[in-house]
Amino acid sequence: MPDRPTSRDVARLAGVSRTTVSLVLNNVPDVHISPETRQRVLEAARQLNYYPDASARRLVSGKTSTIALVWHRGPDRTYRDAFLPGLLQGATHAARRYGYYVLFRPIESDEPDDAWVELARGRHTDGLILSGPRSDDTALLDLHREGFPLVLHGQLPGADIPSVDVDNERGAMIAVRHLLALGHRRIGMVTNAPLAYTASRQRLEGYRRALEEAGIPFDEALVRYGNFDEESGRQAMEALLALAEPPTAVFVASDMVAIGALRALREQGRRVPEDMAVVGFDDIATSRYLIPALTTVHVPAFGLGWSAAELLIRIIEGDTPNETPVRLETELVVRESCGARSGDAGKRG
Amino acid sequence: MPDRPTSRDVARLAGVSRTTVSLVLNNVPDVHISPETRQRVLEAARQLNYYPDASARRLVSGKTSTIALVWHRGPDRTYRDAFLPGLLQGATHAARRYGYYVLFRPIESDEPDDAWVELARGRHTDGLILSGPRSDDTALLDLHREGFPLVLHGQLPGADIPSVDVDNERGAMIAVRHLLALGHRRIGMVTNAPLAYTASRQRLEGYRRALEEAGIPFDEALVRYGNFDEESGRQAMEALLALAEPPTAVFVASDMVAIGALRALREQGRRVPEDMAVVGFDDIATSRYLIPALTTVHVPAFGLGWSAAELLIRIIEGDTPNETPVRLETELVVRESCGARSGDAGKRG
DNA sequence: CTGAAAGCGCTTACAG
DNA sequence: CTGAAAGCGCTTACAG
Repeated sequence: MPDRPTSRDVARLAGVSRTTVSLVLNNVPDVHISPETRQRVLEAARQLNYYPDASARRLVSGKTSTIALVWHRGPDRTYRDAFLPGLLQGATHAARRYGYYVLFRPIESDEPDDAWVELARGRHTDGLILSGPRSDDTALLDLHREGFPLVLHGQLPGADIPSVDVDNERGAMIAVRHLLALGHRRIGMVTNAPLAYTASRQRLEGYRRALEEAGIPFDEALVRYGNFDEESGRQAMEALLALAEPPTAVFVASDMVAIGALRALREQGRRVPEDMAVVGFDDIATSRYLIPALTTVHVPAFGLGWSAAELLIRIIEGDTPNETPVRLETELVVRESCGARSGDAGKRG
Repeated sequence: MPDRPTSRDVARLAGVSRTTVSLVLNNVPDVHISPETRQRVLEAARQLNYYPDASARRLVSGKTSTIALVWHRGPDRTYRDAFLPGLLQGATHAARRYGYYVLFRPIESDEPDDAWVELARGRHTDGLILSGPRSDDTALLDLHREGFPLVLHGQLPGADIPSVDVDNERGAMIAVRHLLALGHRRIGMVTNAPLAYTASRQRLEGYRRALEEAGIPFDEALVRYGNFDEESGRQAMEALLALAEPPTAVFVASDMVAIGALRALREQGRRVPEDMAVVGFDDIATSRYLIPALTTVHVPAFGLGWSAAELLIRIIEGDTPNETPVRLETELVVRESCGARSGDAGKRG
């Protein structure tokens, strides 16, 4: 790179001081500078192709104008990757509106869970979004206690850290109500993950409440536990099918797991939705292309990213919002796997 | 945030100068500092929970230790999003190895194509990866001429800017050779995009060359043009099926487009692979779950991100690599849509 | 082996 | 309305 022009060069060319250059270029309000001078500065900057040095600006302002998105990899790796484009683009979209940059920081499996704290402590960023918080992350709690701006994507029970997530319980209720409305009475469930995961517990609770609303007793025997992946869904569905009295419909709280469930059904020659109705959760990109196309609960990844970034930036800028935690609504996407489309729901049970 | 400790605080606590603190913490070689002093500094830093301020460091070093990934959105939006997680994680993986951070910068549709130049000119980053370069981007050429470190993901014919991409032509050859090996002689093609796109031209060329190798004349009538999306693939396949003498196999140079092609086949009651063999390109996440599962050419997104970041960092650090352009190999993923699995390829034609 | 001083390129009170 | 000076928090020649 040839020598970069500095504000001194611009000042010299425009015949003013560096102060004036800064005032003009930053459009500082309440300071009157003659239109001619202003024009001369602008012209000089343009002519020299001058852009203020970000590092100097950061140092003097004490702001990085950057937020970080910290991305944990875990057993739910593939599952979460499906949401990365949406989440990230939502976050960058909001960030841009407010003049912030976005640093992407995945925590890889060979790193300690709190490898990201250096970003905060070293002032690489003004705040951060932590996607997939670990409950044993004490560095996280320390930082929050010290007032470092933080927003979680997901939930950390017990900590009062601002967070953004989907309303899992309501999402599950919507899914199960849909099956109920289609006439099903014997509805099974496969969770998205072990119950150690908050989202998993919430989705199960939604299932339970929807049944309760309909006056159907909760039956433990109809619940199986998924573990993020296809194979766990396959096994869960096989177990359900092996029941003396299998359900006529199943709510699978994860599309990825539902893919496995659909496979188990296919392998056993059961037709979907005729022999078994299935509703998923997440609305990953693949779901619309499955055969039958999967009816599922849409999770607004872009909106989550957007909300997280916006909330974070408001915290950074001193606004202390109290509508936390933010819970975005889900939406049922009716496709073919539930039978609502064909008008031919399995009405047994 | 409470007052952050500075190097002065550490120096004071350890009873040394700030120089010594810097020397110790940065592990500057060839400077002998007594083990006791070193220990005292380290202890003081630990005790104060001191992390050097990144902004100050950037300013004094003239380095940001950051690379940016610029992500263009275009008509190929959905298509490209499928590769974002892999590309980004590959890039961050390589960046971390070399001590760099990654800034993610999507260019949204309401922004000028060169909205990213400010990142470079304002010294927000030491270099950048441009994914989806536009050939009319003169700012790009200017920056490259000035010596700003740049790596393209994709290709820009005519410009000698370092780039990383997949070997599209070979990938297409692999796909078509596979169909030839299965006994097909009348093989159609649907491109991934209009021929204005370099990758599209290259994949078509690979198709043509594979046929040539086999002594089969190229027949323009068997080629249709896709446009990134499902619908374009559906129409292309319908056109192919409407031919007086339709092909027995089709190479669709994009999985997304192939999804549409499969749908057209299904709608017309044709069985895949029995009535028509199909091979795709890209290996997007969805392809393995299609019915039949799509045989396709795998594009190593993670490897592309990794290579791009590594090449960029080597350029930043003064290494002028000459193995550019980098072309990664693809790999055929044989699944069900081509008939190789069932041993029952359509052998007519 | 260690310290005082200069300087990275800005912005921002503070004088004029 | 404009300019000289201080300072952000580091690192790095340069003396001692």
